[in-house]
Amino acid sequence: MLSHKAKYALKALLYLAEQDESHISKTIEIAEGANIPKKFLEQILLDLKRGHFVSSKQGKFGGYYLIKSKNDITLAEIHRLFDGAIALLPCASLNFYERCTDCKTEEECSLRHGLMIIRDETLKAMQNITIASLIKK
Amino acid sequence: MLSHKAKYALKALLYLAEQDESHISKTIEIAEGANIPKKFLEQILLDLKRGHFVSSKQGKFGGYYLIKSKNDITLAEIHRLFDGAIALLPCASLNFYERCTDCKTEEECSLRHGLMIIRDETLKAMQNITIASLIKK
DNA sequence: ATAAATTCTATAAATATAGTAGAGTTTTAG
DNA sequence: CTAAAACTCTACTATATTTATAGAATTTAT
Repeated sequence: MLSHKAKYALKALLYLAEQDESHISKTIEIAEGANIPKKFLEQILLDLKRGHFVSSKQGKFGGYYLIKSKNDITLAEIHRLFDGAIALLPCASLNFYERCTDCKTEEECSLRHGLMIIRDETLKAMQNITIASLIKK
Repeated sequence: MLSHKAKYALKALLYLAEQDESHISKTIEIAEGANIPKKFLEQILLDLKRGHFVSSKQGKFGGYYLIKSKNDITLAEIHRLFDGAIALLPCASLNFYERCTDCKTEEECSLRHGLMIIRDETLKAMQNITIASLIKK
């Protein structure tokens, strides 16, 4: 499941992607437009900034804007940024790998292989869902 | 991600599937064989029993045994039993559907459609991973 | 009757999630 | 230079969930 953070992040990105290219959106504007608690959204936007999806302009008339094409922002990236691994266990993860503590050896881990198959399928599907693809015509 | 419960459940089922048909496994035997905390495993086995994956014999010489073919127990079922929805949000779920509270209308939910695509792909993949398929030769 | 096992309920401890509060910094405009 | 308006940062709180553990009750075989 997606955390609220990840869901809100997607909605915020969707909101930004729907604005004019040059438009800078204030947090309060995004919060109201996408129905997200404003203070919570502040944190999320900072995370998105640190992840190089958006950038910001400070001070009066400041706000947020996309710096990555809506065609290039995928569900996989946002999920990873806010929720971590896409794989079902850390031992099957590409980006958040951790050895399983309750298996004698990695080879003996009975679940790893199957979960890597799931990970590959899920990742492929998630990389096909972009912000652009979510925008309804 | 899978919860520990789901992971332990899979390992326990794998353990049972590897025993002789007629063999009844005690909890302590499964716990030691699959490296699962015994008291925690008790709860998990009861859940698996309620889910009609295993059955049990009480009293002395009692224990647990599979009542569903290892070819018919899928990762999807176990994940759902212990962790709930496979979909990334409740509004995109088949078995754990809930209306999104922060969308004005269901139609307007910008994420739902994309997440249903992911759900279908993930579900299909998870239904292909069975206990039998996880057993190494 | 006793031993060995499952079953059930309650509880504890640790962690993660969701959200809030408030002070600090930056920028613009007058 | 000052005030307003915005982002930035750190800390905190409240709640829920997860991961167990404890112990009594029940069932069954001998």
